[in-house]
Amino acid sequence: MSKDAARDKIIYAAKCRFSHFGYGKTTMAEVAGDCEMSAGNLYRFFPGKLDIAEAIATEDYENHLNHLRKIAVLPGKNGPERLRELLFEELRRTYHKLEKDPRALEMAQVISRERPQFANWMLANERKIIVELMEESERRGEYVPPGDKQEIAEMIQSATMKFRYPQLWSKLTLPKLERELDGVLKLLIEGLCPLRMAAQHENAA
Amino acid sequence: MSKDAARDKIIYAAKCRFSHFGYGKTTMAEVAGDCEMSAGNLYRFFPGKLDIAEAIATEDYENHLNHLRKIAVLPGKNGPERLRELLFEELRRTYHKLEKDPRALEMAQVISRERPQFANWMLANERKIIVELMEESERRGEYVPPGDKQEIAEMIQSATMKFRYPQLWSKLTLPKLERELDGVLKLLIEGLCPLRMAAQHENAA
DNA sequence: AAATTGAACGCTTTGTTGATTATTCAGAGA
DNA sequence: TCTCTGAATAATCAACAAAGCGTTCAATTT
Repeated sequence: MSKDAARDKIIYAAKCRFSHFGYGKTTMAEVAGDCEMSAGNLYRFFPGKLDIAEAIATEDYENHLNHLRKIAVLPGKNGPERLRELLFEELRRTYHKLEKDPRALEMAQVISRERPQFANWMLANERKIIVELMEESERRGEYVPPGDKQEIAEMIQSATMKFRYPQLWSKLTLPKLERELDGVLKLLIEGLCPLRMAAQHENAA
Repeated sequence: MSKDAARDKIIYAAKCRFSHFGYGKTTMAEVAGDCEMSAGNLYRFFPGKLDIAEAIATEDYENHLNHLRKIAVLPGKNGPERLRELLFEELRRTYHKLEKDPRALEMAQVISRERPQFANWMLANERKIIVELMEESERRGEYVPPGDKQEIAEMIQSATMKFRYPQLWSKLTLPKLERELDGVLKLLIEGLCPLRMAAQHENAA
């Protein structure tokens, strides 16, 4: 069996175990048994148990990222609308994922505790999408706030932090969270488009 | 001794103990001993140990609130500037308080875990100040965003959540946090004043 | 030589026990 | 009657032992 095939087999077995019994209640010996190999042999393919979890999370997250990338270039929508869709999709996905599946919550907690880098990596990926979204808006001649886009994206993420892993910080329900995110975005977006406002104001005058 | 005097005495003794040895390492018997009474008697004045901690936190926080109220009407500053001062003061105070004093961190953690209501109460108090700040700005003829001020204040708090108990959510240093808060506020404030921008734009044209 | 195993190691978790502590309350004292 | 005490109670915590698990590596198989 090729190295890649073995890795995939391990990831598949671990994914089954983790989602059935949880990360903590799954042993390396069990995963190895499912792959018809010894526990020790797993370490030829992964540095450790956490790295298997990380590989699973990465795979899952890449799918999500692709989904977000599509939203960021949704036809028939302008920049602010796309940003709104992006952040709402993010909120809904993580909410549902962590809400209905306690195993997913456990894995999220373990990974973000033991591998803080991972959360940074996710943030950086999404920031990149936001930057591209702004660049695309600029290309289409829409108003885009002046200044370093990277930095603006960072601030957007800071301001919407509360909605990224909602259930880690509050016990609010999804509808309440959506209302709040809506309000925050209204402030942010109008802030991001002062000239559009100005133009409307001029037209009215 | 009057009931109130006894309460004050208990609060004082507990404050000394808590800040010297921490909440967990202080026993009710010790606090009672400092007050020259029995442990059981403490329960005539407070429902429990946590309520003593809450009383101390409340007293301390009321001072802080008064300080914030002054900032919210700082002369020679307009609404956005006052809001900025308010939020920066909030960030600096909590950062320093929790940074240099592990006892304060312990008490903050205990109270916010066992008495989640308390954090809500603090948020509501600060929200009230923000609303008053906006009303004052309106009275002075400044631009104030349309809509329910209560709700706007809520959104401002959502967007600046990351800076409220900074060390519970990230390991960022104060300078980095200040830079981020500055960036977020730039977005928010410009969003809160589209007509001011519009006016500038018109003047330039 | 390369791949794989499984026993051995040390760390973390779990279970258990005993002691400490918050809280209660019957009764003593004012 | 009202205040207060201190012993009784129940919950929590700390310390320790045992078990389980992730990880390593010398030995074995391919």
